[in-house]
Amino acid sequence: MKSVEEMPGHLVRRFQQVAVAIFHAEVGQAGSDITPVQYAALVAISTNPGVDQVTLAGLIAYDRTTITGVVDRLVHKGLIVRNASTTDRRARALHITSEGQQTLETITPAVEQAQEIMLRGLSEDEQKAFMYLLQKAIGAVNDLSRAPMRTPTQET
Amino acid sequence: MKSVEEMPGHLVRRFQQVAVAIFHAEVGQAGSDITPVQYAALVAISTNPGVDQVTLAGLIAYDRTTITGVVDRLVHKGLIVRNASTTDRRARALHITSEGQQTLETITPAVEQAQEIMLRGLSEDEQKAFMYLLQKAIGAVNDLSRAPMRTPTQET
DNA sequence: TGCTGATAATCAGCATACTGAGTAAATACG
DNA sequence: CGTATTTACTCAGTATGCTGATTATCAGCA
Repeated sequence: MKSVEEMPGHLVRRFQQVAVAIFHAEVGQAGSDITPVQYAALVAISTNPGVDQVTLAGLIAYDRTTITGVVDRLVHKGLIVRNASTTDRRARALHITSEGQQTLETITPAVEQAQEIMLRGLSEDEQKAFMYLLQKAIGAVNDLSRAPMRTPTQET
Repeated sequence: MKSVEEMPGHLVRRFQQVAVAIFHAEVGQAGSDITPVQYAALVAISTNPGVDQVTLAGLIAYDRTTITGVVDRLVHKGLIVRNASTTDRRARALHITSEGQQTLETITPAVEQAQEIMLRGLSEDEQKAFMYLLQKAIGAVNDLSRAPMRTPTQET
């Protein structure tokens, strides 16, 4: 039997664990308690004003049931607003608030700093190779989870 | 601002998400509802009979508070037993049961199959490179999380 | 138009992960 | 020996992520 240290699944879990810890440390130092998940959602809402929750979920590959809680917390923090859609009464249109935009600008340098720390063990070339391989590997299995990534251009 | 798709943190979260889904699909097909976390713990207990929970946590880089629940569920499923340590009354000695060993043997092929599926987008050489870079990157940041990996040989 | 199936959001329930606090027991040290 | 510190475990609380069910609404079609 192979050791778990040789299994990609275990290593990825481990790396993700460290990545989240680094994110919290850096963003916390910048004075915010935003989580990695909340940050990705905030960026996506900022870039796609008025997006509904299902589309938002597809943009950042979250499960639809997870989005509900994430959006709740962002609304509670005053960083976004959730209104009924004018065209579809089932859907909610999400918009970032000025406070949300402010938060985004404040913490983005810390977030990018965190990304560098995560990869500090790799050289420039190795970092590029790692990112390439990671994207390639994910691309080949994207449809195997309940929450696949869906870009707007990718009209089914 | 960089897109989240260019951030290693986001990509790793995404890959981990898919990896867990693949694990559940393969192991489920083999007739078990063991989770990735429970599998790693079961392997570690099988390899280190009588291990206590803190040491177990270090072996697979879990947080000490997470281990409590994982061990609870493995005990409840009858795959391991948790006894008071004979040498330290604070500690619990963990042992795998014959049923646990049986489960391990049954699902290990499915687990290894899952690892192959995760990397199906990469060539042989790319898979090797990816694993190397992943291990190297993790090694450089291991101590930045609350639950660092601690091998028995690594006497602080 | 009216019914059927699909869709958006939510909720209940379970399993990680973490922070921080508390209890019991072991160890260190004067 | 006795106290101070450390250690092993557990618990409360919060935030992902998932499965599966439910509700409200929309869209397609006879």
